[in-house]
Amino acid sequence: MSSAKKKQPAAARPSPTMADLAKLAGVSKITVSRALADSPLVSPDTRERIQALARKQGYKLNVSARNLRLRRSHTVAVIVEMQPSSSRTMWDPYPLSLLGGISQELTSAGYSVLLTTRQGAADAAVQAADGVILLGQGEREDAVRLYDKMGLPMVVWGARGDRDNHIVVGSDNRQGGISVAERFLSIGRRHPVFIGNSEHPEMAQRLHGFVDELAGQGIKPLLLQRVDWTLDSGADAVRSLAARKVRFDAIFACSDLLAMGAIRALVELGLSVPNDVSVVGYDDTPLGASFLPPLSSVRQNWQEGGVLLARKVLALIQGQAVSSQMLPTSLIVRAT
Amino acid sequence: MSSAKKKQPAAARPSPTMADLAKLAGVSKITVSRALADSPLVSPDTRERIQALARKQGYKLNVSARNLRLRRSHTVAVIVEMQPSSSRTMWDPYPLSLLGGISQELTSAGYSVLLTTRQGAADAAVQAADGVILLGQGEREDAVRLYDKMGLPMVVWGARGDRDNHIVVGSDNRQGGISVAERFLSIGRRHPVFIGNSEHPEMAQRLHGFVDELAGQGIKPLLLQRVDWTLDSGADAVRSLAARKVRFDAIFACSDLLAMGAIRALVELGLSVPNDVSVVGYDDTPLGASFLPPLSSVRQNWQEGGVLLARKVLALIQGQAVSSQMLPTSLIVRAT
DNA sequence: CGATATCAAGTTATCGATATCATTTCTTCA
DNA sequence: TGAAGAAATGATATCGATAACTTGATATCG
Repeated sequence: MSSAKKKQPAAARPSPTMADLAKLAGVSKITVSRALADSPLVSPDTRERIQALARKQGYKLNVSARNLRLRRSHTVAVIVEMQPSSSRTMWDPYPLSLLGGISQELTSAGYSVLLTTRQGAADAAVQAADGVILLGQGEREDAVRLYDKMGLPMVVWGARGDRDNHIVVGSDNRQGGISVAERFLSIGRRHPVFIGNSEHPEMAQRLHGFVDELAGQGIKPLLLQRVDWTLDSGADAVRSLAARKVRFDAIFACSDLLAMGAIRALVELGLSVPNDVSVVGYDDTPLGASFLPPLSSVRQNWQEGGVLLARKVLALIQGQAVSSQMLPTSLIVRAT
Repeated sequence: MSSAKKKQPAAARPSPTMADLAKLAGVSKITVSRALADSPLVSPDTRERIQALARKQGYKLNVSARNLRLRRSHTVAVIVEMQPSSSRTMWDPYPLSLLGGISQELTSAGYSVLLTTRQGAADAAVQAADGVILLGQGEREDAVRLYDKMGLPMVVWGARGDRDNHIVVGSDNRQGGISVAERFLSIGRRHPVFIGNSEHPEMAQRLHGFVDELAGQGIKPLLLQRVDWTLDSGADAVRSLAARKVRFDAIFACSDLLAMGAIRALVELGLSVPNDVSVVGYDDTPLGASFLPPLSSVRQNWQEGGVLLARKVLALIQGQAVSSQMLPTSLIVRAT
């Protein structure tokens, strides 16, 4: 092997390897490895010398090589489920807040975040991860199972189904519903309405909490099914109430948009908020807060949820026992 | 769950390697490799046989090993710049739309997305990527340079600075400003106001387009500096105008929130929108669209922007020549 | 003073996949 | 019939980092 390498003089220097550093420093590869890992097995002397050399030479660790040797990737896959055609999910601010928390926690633990939005596509890449975080609408059990059988440590965001055998982190939707019911009762409302989609697991739990709490006072709320969570949908809901000449004095809407739409319709109908009708939304979005009148809403702390998701996967990866957890919500009372 | 791990029986079967498959099939490793890669170098016979075997055995490619051998990671790092303390960026819907487009395009090209939100932290991981996409507020030149000198193919989202020597994809902010000016001129407005932050590169370009177009008709708009892009900030801006008894008949606000705030203040002041004052926002958010009155706004197609970002990095990675590109915007005229 | 720790560093093997260069078998045509 | 060529498969080396074991030198102790 004479000059098989080095086709040209200084042709492209693609960053040195540990072997290169070793040659330069007159030591063996393993010593370089140890020095860069701050191992106590090398003298402080050489450690410092080699680290300086590495800096000067612009050494970059080859992650693939390390991952191969250590049989782990130091990577967590985050899968954002999306409805195929509608990009609705992507517009919601909350997955992004979750992502923020996740990313923050994982990177500070030395892990990287592998983002996947498409269902089956990146399978190979996902399998290379040490763990999985699944962010979805909580609607697709099949998706959960699909990733489940990859056998990786996995944590799911959403509502906790009773028979689920995987770890779930989510907002305590039931408690959210309860707190709204308590509020309505405390201000003497007797004819509450619920606007939302009871097919949706998270919303269903809000509904259950709401209904159960009210049942304690012998009150049974009216349920208005709404599939869309838009402003218009909320307005329509209220108009339909008026058309049916239903008596109501409080509205619990499952999203701030629904709530704002409801308020708009109420105003159109000449009703006063909150004098005639109390309205509470969900998510405590910045927009709801600066709506006129400022919207009361149930707040979930997504950033924190993301952090928690990340911590749980990391714990799972380290083989620790982990349990599902619901994050508390808080009712922010504003003008409505 | 009794034996959580099953250490005993078949001593953990962590998915077979190519060598395992080779032994089972009675061929050599390389033949397995070729068969799984659909190489024409193996007979259709054995190819089919080996692929079936792989499926049955649940074979999973070891990405690290392949990356090591091929000296590439098939990964693109997406860096979302965030202001340290404020999580404002993360609340904006637009980076997520970009992410959606990016993710979609990259995964369908067989690449994975490595998400990073923190500045220097994940350096090692980022360096392992084949390319970088930088999503920022466009405010931090230093950050760009930092990643620039990693020497990776890089594409930046934002406004194109003239002296920039890196590839930029962004919305054509200048054209956005021009289209608003044209609109105002066409409906006979003579005293326009601009609300936004001229320190911000993207907004500055909107301003320039706006100003230049108006200058053609000898009109010079009033500039209202606003650092925050909130609803309140927009309202304050209009109130300050009124306090100074300035004459104005049109407002170009650099975000929908600013615009909505402005409209609210106008209504408070007893002014009619759009009779007394025309208002145009920016971003065409769903909220602006269902605002009362529905907001006119400049729309940018972020999904597409993400796709374009992804395509450009991929092209760079493949060594092709690539140029910066601005995406057209469109003025959506609604009630205001 | 000989035996055993202690310390710093080196050797070798390995993670799993693939490029390069053989090797074997079978065609095909002069 | 034999040589050249194609087709299918294999042997080996390699990517870069690190674990497990070894070596040599110095220090410590009964």
